[in-house]
Amino acid sequence: MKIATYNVNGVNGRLPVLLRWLGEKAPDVVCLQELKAPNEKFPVKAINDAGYQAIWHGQKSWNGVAILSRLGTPKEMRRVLPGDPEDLHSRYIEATINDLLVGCLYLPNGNPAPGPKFDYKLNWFKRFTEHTASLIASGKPVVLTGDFNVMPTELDVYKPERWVEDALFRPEVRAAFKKITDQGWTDALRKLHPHEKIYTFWDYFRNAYGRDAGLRIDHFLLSPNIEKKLVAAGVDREIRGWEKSSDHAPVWIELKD
DNA sequence: ATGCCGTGGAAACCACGA
Repeated sequence: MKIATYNVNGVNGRLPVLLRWLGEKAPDVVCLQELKAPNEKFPVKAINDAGYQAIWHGQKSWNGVAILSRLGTPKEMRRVLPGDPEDLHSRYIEATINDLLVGCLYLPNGNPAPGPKFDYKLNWFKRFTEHTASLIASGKPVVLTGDFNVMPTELDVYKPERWVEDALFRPEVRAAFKKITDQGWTDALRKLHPHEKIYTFWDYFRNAYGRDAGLRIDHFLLSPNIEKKLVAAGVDREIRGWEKSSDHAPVWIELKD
């Protein structure tokens, strides 16, 4: 089973690229972030025609997450992260596909830091950490994937010294990510490629992609009971070079059945 | 060090992203 995550940066503006990528790689399950579209403008017909069933939680202009599957319709478990009824951002959706629980997340960016946006990020992280603990306790097989907006280590940044004050790399944020992996979650890309430079995002400007000035911020976390099923993981980085690309590239893992 | 690019929505600029 191949599972992918892709921050599309606008699902309608990105539709030709998304459909071409789906056609070429045919992942079984896909988590999308930054739909930037309200629920009624999600391109469900085009996605169905491409062979995928979908659930989504949109929002006008910002955020928005979706889970696509060509193994049957995802069974929605929740569409908000618990812990704050006043948080109206569409940043989390969770479904079961066959026996696997898949959580799709778009963690807040948090800049500028310090400030209210950074506080929101840390608070979201705290709520997420409580939820991930409950998922471990449930004993279910779980994959959590999406745009975490965190570079976990210096290996994940093209120039770490430039990012130490940034909300994606500040010590508090790296510690928050580590707190989750310390619960027993496996960072799938790092597990299979412990020393490799791996990026999933390149800025649109300053020729960041051409210079390979990238960041690894899109991640897969595996619950302990499926860690041994991980057989491959990678980044479809060439998609970042396509015309009208997102600033993120798709990231994927393969689990044996 | 920097929103220099890109997206969406409203309005012909602005918010936001990482």
